[in-house]
Amino acid sequence: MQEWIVPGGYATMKSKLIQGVGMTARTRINILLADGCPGGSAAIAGWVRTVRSGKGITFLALNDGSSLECIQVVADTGLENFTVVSRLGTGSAVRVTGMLQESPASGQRLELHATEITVIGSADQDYPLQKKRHSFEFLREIAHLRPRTNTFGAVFRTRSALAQAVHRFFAEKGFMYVHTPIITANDCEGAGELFRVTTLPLDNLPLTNGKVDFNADFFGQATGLTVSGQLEGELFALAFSDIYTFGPTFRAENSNTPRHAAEFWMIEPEMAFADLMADAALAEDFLRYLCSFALEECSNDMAFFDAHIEKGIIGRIRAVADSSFAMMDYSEAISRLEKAPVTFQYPVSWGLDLQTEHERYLTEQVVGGPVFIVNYPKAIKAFYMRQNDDARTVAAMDLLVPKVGEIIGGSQREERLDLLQQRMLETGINPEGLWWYLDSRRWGSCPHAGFGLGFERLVMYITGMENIRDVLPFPRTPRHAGF
RNA sequence: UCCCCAGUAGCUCAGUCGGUAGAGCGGGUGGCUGUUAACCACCAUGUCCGUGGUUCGAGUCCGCGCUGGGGAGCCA
Repeated sequence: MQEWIVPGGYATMKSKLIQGVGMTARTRINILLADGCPGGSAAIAGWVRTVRSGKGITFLALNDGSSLECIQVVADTGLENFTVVSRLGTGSAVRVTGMLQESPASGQRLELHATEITVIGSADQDYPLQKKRHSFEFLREIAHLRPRTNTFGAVFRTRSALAQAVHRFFAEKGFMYVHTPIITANDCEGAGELFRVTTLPLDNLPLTNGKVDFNADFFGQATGLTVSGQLEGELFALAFSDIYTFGPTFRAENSNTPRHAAEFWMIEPEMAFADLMADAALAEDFLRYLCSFALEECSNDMAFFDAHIEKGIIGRIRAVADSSFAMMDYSEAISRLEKAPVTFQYPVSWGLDLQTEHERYLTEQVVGGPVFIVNYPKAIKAFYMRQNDDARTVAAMDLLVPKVGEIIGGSQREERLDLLQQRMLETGINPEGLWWYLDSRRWGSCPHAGFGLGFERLVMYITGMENIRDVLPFPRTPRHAGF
């Protein structure tokens, strides 16, 4: 008999069969299923997914979140508390010690014959998760319990793995991680409505000449939650060369769509001494890295997505990981769309922004893979994007991918002070509040570029989930801040 | 915010022409020596989203409201 109890913490999980001490000593089920051998003893703890009882024998499917797979626990009348165990409800938390054996039945390689089962937390018949398919809409109403389901287990394991892959990618490339502020006084970053942050009494606001006196507020000025870390990120790029941000972002827009949330996570790299082409190259490396990472590190969960969420997603992600991305000028994209043998719902003409239907046509029909669209008309892009020599376009890029359209948007930034000031005036941005941003163009300015990627949209793209509310642990959307 | 669709048992849904409420799953009880979303038998499910109206009679038709979903806009 093999004894697997060895000391070790969470960090060494992959290399130790059992972690923790005393009551916490147990093997994670994914490790046990992958590395366990018949004949060894093992201790596990987890939540019961199903109970199947026969006369004198009961099977428990136990899951601890470490993988999609459950381990089959076999309980028989040799157990002191067999009657209790055979009547366990779905959702109960139990700790099991026993002996690993080869399973005589098909469906699993190993099973754990219990010598002791401790009921740690019982679950009665009111437990909302049943042994059946539930709609995602229903599961959103029980967001506190849905991580215990197959789909959400797979989604949030993949989300965690991807978040770590983001950091790993940038660390490998020598990018510095910057924590840009969550609370900001920039009310004109140009990217949507911001949530107000205040300690003023809302039922008795201090007024001066009929207007709210923000001098009396906590920060002595009007503040809100960040809608982007880009502007501060640029300042750090102009000191550390290559940086990225990865943090929460807030938009108070009343958007009710499967792709928008009021609180989401955004990744924004910024590179000094870099132009638009370097920016696109980084974006390509980045997306391909993340796709490969998901396929390799989350293969079980990806297989689940392919089987149950979106057929063929593994092939699609593999194709992106292996492809070389195309690049097309905005002007060429427009002429391709104008010549397209299909009718679009929205008009196509130089100067108009591309709609999702246009983006998908370009990436799916014209290119047949990921494509950067570059050099957009300046009138439809943000003030900080660098003006091209033609005086009518800016060095902006959108990365379009099949099925979703735009997934990454970025640009080379306007590093020339006079042109930046001119664009601020043209677009109605008040330079006063951004004096520090302008200062960065005054001393040691240099060409620099960056992009933004909404993390949830990445997770949606890679998992095939179609609603952003189902890739956020506890989504915040209009009228929803529960849990 | 605009447009469209939906709301019936714990869940997923059916409910015909307006005539007084159903199925599957889940749950309970019992049975079954090895099950795989176990199986077999029996049992119990209900503010038909709310509100007002039409009608002899409304789950069903009409108005208003609430909630959810999808599409659009905004965008990541």
